[in-house]
Amino acid sequence: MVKAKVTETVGALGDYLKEQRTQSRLSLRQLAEQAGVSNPYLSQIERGLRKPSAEVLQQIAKALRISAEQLYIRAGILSPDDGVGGSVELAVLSDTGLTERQKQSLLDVYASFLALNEADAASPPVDLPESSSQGDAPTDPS
Amino acid sequence: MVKAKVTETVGALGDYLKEQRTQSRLSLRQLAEQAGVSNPYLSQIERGLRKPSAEVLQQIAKALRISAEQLYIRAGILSPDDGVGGSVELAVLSDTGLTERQKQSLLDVYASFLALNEADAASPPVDLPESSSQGDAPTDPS
DNA sequence: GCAAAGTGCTAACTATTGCTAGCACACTGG
DNA sequence: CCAGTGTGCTAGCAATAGTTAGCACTTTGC
Repeated sequence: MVKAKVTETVGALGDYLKEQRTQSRLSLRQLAEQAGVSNPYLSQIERGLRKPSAEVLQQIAKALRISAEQLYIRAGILSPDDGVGGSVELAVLSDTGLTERQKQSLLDVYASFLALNEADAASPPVDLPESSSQGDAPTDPS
Repeated sequence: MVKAKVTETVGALGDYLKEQRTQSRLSLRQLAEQAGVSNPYLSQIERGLRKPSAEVLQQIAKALRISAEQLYIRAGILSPDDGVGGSVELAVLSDTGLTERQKQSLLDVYASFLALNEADAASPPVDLPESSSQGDAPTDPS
């Protein structure tokens, strides 16, 4: 019995969700409870029969201690590079564990890295061990 | 259920959305087009009459060049600190504009900042973001 | 052996999303 | 003055998200 494959995206999302849930040793009902949805519904989401709303997805992600953004990416709804340009910026700025000054210097380093890579794009890099720029397939190293 | 609170949060989301849209000099129809939804629907979302699905919200966020996570936070649906602990980590790791080595060093700096603040939490805080700024050079990631 | 409680799933229903068609208003230029 | 186009909004409908009730199966323990 192959899955119905309603849409690719939701199927992938369901798979990833189930993977995360079982990895967290949570039963369907437990996660459903934590996420504030009914168990049948969560079941249907995992099997790709339903697409959760924004709020539900957020609740699930929270219960699983993962980022909703990451959930999107892993589910193939959002491609990693196509994501928001300032994703790192936003994450840093909204981090409550950093002082404003620390945020600033962290973003400075980040920006310098990006500028560096931009320059490398013009002239080929000489000592970089990995060429993980745009262009190669997203072989997920996680 | 959680329904009671929803009505407020959706309103906040709509406000924030509209704020971002007007700031981007986009008309309702333009944004709707880019997000792949109908204009009346986007209108209703902005006025808090409808709650967008995960996919729609993602599309809107993408069109506005903002993070969906950030959208949640700013809309008050997700509190900043209550978010995933590794939000910065995830953002950095999924950034395709950085090499693996750069990601690592960036996260090293980040971790050291967090450790530093952790230590400050125990002993009296000497690092006030605004007042005690002159003289010290705490940010030296060379 | 079998109640009790756990697992996930099906079915039927209600509530909500997200659509198309079309209205009212403001601004342009012919 | 009024066709043409822009803005956002309302009405009504089709699709589906999310619900409660309940089934079949497995494990626990009395």
